[in-house]
This record gives sequence, C-alpha cells and structure tokens, in this order.
Amino acid sequence: MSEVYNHHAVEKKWQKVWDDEKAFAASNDFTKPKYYALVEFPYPSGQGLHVGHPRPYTALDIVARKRRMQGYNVLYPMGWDAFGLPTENYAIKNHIHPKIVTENNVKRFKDQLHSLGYSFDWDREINTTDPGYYHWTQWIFRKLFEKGLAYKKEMPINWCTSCKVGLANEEVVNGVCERCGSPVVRRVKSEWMLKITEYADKLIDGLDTVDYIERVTVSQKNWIGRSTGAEVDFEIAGTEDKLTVYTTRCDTLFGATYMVVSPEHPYLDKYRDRIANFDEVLSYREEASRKSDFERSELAKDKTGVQVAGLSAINPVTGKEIPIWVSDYVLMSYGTGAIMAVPAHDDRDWEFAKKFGLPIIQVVAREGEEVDVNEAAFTDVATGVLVNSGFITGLSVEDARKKMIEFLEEKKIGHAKVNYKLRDWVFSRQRYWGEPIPIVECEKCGYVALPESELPLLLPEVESYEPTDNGESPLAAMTDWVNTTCPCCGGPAKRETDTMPQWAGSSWYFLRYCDPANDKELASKEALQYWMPVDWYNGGMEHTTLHLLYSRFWHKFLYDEGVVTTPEPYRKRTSHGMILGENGEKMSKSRGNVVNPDDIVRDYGADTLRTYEMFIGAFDLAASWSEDGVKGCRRFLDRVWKLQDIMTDEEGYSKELETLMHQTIQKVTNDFENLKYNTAIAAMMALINEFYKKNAVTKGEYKTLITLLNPVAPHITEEIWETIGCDGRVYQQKWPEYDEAKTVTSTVEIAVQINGKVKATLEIDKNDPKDAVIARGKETIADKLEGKNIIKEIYVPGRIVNIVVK
RNA sequence: GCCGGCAUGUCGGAAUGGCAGACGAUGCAGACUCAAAAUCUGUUGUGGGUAACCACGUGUGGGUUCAAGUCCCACUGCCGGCACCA
Repeated sequence: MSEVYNHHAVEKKWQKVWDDEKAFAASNDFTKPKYYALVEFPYPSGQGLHVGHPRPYTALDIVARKRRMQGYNVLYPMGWDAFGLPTENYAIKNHIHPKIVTENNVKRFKDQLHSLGYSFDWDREINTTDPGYYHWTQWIFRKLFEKGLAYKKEMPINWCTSCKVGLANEEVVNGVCERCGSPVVRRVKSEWMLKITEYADKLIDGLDTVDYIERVTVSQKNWIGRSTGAEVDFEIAGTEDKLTVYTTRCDTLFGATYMVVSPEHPYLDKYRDRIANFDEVLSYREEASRKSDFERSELAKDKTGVQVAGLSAINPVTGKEIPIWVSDYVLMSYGTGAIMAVPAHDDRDWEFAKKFGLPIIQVVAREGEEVDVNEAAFTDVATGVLVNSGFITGLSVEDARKKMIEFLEEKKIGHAKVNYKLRDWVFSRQRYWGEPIPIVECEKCGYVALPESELPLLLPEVESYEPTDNGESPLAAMTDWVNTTCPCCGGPAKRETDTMPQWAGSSWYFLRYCDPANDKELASKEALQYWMPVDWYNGGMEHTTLHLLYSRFWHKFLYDEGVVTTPEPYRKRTSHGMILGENGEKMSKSRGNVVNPDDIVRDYGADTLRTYEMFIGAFDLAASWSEDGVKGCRRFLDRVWKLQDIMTDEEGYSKELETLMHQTIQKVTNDFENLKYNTAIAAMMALINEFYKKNAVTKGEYKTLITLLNPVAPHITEEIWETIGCDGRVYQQKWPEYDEAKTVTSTVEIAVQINGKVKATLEIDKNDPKDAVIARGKETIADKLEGKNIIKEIYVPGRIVNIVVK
C-alpha cells in the first residue's frame, strides 16, 4: 500500500529540485523555437498574495509547462510593479521608507509564489522601482519628449481643501476626501501629458492584426471612440467670434434650437461684460468644479444649467437666433467644449429642453409612420428620413450627412472631422513613490530633457513623503535637489518635481524580461527580435482600457523609433474572471470573506490550490470560492496518488480503455489551449473513475495521466513518477500524443425522437446507411407511431433520428 | 448614464442548433468502525405513478426551426470598467 500523500514534504522537495536544476530557465539559444507566456506582474501590496492571483498565474503556468514539454524554449517571467499609492501611504503613516516597505512586500510575495510551484524563470525577475529598471522608463519618457509626444498642459486635479493635497480619484469618496472627510474641489495644475491621441488610429487598426478575445477588442475600440462627424461654426450674434461645435449628426442642423457650452468654456470669460448674469454663471461653474467628468456626464434625470443671458448664436442654415446655455453635461475634454442641441433627436438634449422649456423641432421622421418628438427623442439613424430641413429634406440620414458636409465646406462654415473619445494621458503625479521625470525647467531654454548620460535620475532621499501644502510633490521641498543647472546653457534651472504614474513602469516591462540585466540599452536587439512579441498575455479585464492601451501605445512609439521590431507587443490576449468570496461577493477585509492562499497551501497543498482554481469554473467568468470544492480537488489528487496500489506493469494501454485514453489526451491538449481548464480536469477525473471501476491501471496509462496532469499539479506528479520508478522528470517528458483515428468508435448510441422529443435510444454503426437507420429507429418506437401521419424523417449522422408526425 | 459581460438542479458548473445537468460539491442510504473522522459503494432537477412510464424544466415575454440553454426581437435582474487604485 502506498503511504498517505504528504504535501508538505513533497512540495518542498520538488521546489528545491527545480531550483537546483534551474528547470525553468529560459535559454539564450536563439535558434530554438520560442514561446513567450506572460501574466501581469503584481503590485506587491502589504496584504500579500490574494487567492485571485493564482488563477491567471496557474493558467499560464500550465501553458508554459505544456509548451516546454512540446519542445519550445519558454520564457515565463515574473516581476514587481512596485511603485504606487498604497505603499507610499503606508510609508507616510508608519514613517518607514517606501523602499523598505516595498522590499518587505516583495519578499513576502515571492515566498508565496514560490510555495505554489510556478515555473517562473526567477533569474529574470524585475522590479520597476529598481534604478537599473527605471533608468529605461525615464529613457523612454525622454524619447517621447524629444519627439514632441510629451507636453505640459493645465489640467484639473482633485484638491482636498483641508489636507491641501492632490488626491487620486480613488481617494475621493462621494465628493469628499477619503482621509479627512473635507470637500474636494477640482483645481487646475500644470501637468505633463502624453499624446496618446496621436496613435489613436494606429491603436484601432492594430487590433485587426492580433488575436485578442473579442470583448477586449470591443472595449478598446469603444474607449478610443473614433467617430466621424463635422465641426460647424455658429456666429455669436453681434460679435466677430464663432462658436465651433463638434457633431456626429450634422444632418439635424435644421433642428438645432439652442447651444450649450461647458462651464469652463473660454468665451464665458471673454464676454463676461456682455453676460448679464455672469455671477450666476460663475457660481454654476464653481458647482460644476466639484463634480468629476463621470458625475457630470451621467444621464441624470435632472439636468442642470443656466442660460447665458446676453449671448446668442445664429443657426447657420436657418439664420435664426438661438439661445446659449451653460451646462456641465458638456465637457471641455471632448470635442470643442460646445454643442449644438437638437432636442428632437438626442436623448440628453431632449431631457435638457424638456426641463428648461426649450423648443423641440422635428427634422427626422420614419417614413409612413407618426413619430412624436414631444414624447421622446427620435434617434434611429438607420430608418430616419429628413423632414423640415430645406435642401436635405427627403434624404436618408446617411445621405443628408454627406450633403450637409458638402454644403458646410462649400460655404466655409464647417468641415468633416474625425473625433476620438480617447484623451491624452495625464502623466504627472504629485507624489514621491514614482519615477522622477527627467526634465529641468530653464528660464532661458524652457523645458529641457536630461542627457542620456545623466540617467537614471535617482529618486532622492526625503524626510517626509507627504505632498507639500501647495500641492507640489514632496520632492519640491528638497531645494538642493530641485535647483540645478540647465544641461543646455549651464544657467540656473529647476528640476521637475512631479513623478510618473504607476502605468509608466508597466508600459514596457515585457521588453525588459527579454534581457533584464542589460545596462547599455533597455534590451538587446537580438533578445527583442527573438522573444517578441509576447505569444500569450493574460490579465484582468480591468486593465483592458488603461494598461493594455498605454503599453500598446508605448510599444508602437518604440517601433516607430526602431527600438523594437514588432508593431504590436502581444500576439494573443485573454482575461480571467475574479474570484469572489464564499458568499458570492467581492473578497474584502470589511466583508470578512477573505481567503488566504497560505492557509490553503498549508492545509491542502499547492497542487490542490492550483487544481481547485483551475476547476472552479469557466476561466473568463467570476467564480465564488468554496472550501468544499477545495476538498473535492484534494480528494481527486489523493485518488491519483492511490492509483499506485492498483497499477500493473504493462507499459501500453489496456484494450477497453484505449479509446478513452486517446479521447482524454485530445480533450486535455485542446482544452489547455482554449482556456477550458475546468473541463480538462473533469476529463482527467472521469478517466481515473474508469481506472477505479476496473480496479486496475496499466503503467502506460498511469504515466500518460501523470504527464497530462503535471502542468496543473506539478509536485505530486513528479513524486509519483519517481515512486513508480520512471526515469528523469515529468517536466522533461514529451507531451502525450493521441491518434485521431483511435478517439472514435464505430458504433454509437443515437436518440430516436418524435417531433423533437426523445422517445428511445438506438445503437448503430456509424457507416449504416441513412434509410436503414431511420427504418430501425421507427421500429423501436413503432407503438408510438401507430395511427400517426408521418410527414418528415430526419437523420443527423451519428446523432439523432427525428420523426415528424401529425 | 455610457461601454462590456453574465443569468442552467440544493451549490460550483458541463453542453460544434441534435438525448440538458458531464465533472465536482452537498444531501440521503449502505459498507468499514466500539464510535467518529477518513475511505469505499449506491443514490440525488421538479411533479405524478407500486411500476414500466408520463408530464414539466436552462431569468421573463414573443419569434425562427423537424429540433433552441444555444439563433433573432423586446424586457428584467446582477456584476465589471469609466481615464490619479492597479
């Protein structure tokens, strides 16, 4: 009899063996076929590893291990995205340097990951807070600056009126500061921006060349939000100025009955003397400054706004004078900060017009049908036909748009315009724990980048990590660091004191893994050429629009600069679902439903945790934790272990199980590729159930099972392999192969239906002719067909016979 | 509000338009045990029937089809993201 499986001893033993053997180091032999599997590197938080982390890590560990067995040179690396707010806040609170906090957290994370037996190549570990790493983050920023893609702009930040510091969105809860409860306002500050909008088209078009799961592609396209519309100029009555709007519905211009400008629109200040109720407008602006863009664009039932008394505009096609309003649902950051309002054909304009009693004029109708725009806005573009619209009356929406743009261009009052929802990337943070921005401001030369020889610009030691009272980063208080000389003219200059956002370090980390120790360049050309692109990148859905887009942007820029050789960084992108608590809610301390992976590893073993997280449900959907489910997986591994007791010496497959063996290899092989880890494991469970039913397993069958299971449960399978006297290691074995012909049987059971309802089953040979099968089918249900009128007989080969009767 | 996703037994979940509920858990019954745990065996969608069997059943309402969990239309509920958390 085999001993009871002891996961403590066995897991420790094999983890040491793999380390000593450098079992999973990626080779620098660039002649072999390569495979680059990547998971998002974690933020090493103080809480340690969450049970959510092992889900994607195990999934790609399975892929990485399988690829090695298939003969690939595999790169499966890990590192730390270690700059960030929680570390900094923890450091402030406890007066510990964030560097120390980070070191401790990284150590804990690494121990935890190690205890799970991942096949990471730890020789390539990276850390974004390491000067040898952020050297190159700064180098990339420098290049962006050189090419004019980094610029300064006045941008609103969240400002706590009491703490007198800038706050991250997350630190603002219901409009008040998370720490002190004081109101938060939006305050303007000069910030570094990156021109991601310049790459908007490339970022959309590139999506056609990669293999991302559909919802990622769709999300990115929507986020970039390319729309083709027109800019139209409206004269402001009695002035030389024009109010320019962006619209996607220039066909509805005849129905524009008023205009709305954003509270921050510059014309409000320019014409303050003409605006009779300027005080009212100002206080409205003040109110709007308390809201985020998100709150402002919410289609709330009660729209707010103020009419700008004393200013009006001229509708360029009707010549009619129309009022100008100010409302916070119009954003300065999208389009031109002003809109033409067509309440009859836009939901938000309709709400606004209803609330303030503004005229609603219908200019689009559905042919042959009454549409009452006083009941609701009519927004159907596909079936709309223009009415009441001068020279475009009677045209479809599509044609009307074209004709209107021709007209606007001819009269020089407008033109076609492509617009994006995507906004430039706000790159400044008034924080300590981030990469210093390698720029100085010189009175004579303006903003000057540090020369490459001065990189990395080290993060200086400061006494306090708190932002200063005036909202500057803590670095601003270090005058001897701030005051420097201009690299250009040698005159006095000041260093930039804002730091980079956490997104910076994670926008190129996959390149560094290719050549992590290089101190001459971010990675050698040869290494990049060989390893890139990443063959399979898995990460959370929550990173789809920010991290994923930011890193594609940087990569495309580096491609244009000739630094990297592929236009896209990732060939394939998948996403995993969240792991929820036992109660189906998100795990959190306050809900008291947090599961610590260390406890599971201690009580059930790493292999059990890995198996359970893969078995828990569809990989891309959220799943709730269940301790009983964990036990079930441990039971499965114990049953795999105990197969030793019924193993025979025979090397091949037994006759009865030959088909099932080939089917299982096929299913596991394919399921591992298609994110269907749960059904792959179910297939292996079903297989061992058959062994137990027979009360025998041949050594050949056992070895195949162990090899298939190894990527999921690497420790126990290595131990069994050794115990039953096999040579070498499982991780060095070739991936099992199946014979397609042996996965199918010639006889099959099919269902016999009447009107689509199953009445009987029938054993047939797959090669039986259609008529014979139908005849036999009818025989088996003859009693039920009596007195019925057969009107149709259907045979789906190898599946079903359906007799349609009346 | 906008964008995306999801909805199947007691629970987690399976199911190229072709026998719904694989696999696991739970419950129940039995074996082993002084006993319990562990392990093993059987059983476990609902209603009716002694039984063979019959009817119903994949969030709701309609539709397409010989056949719908799966496709189409309209809804409802829940979850995620919304640009300074990462």
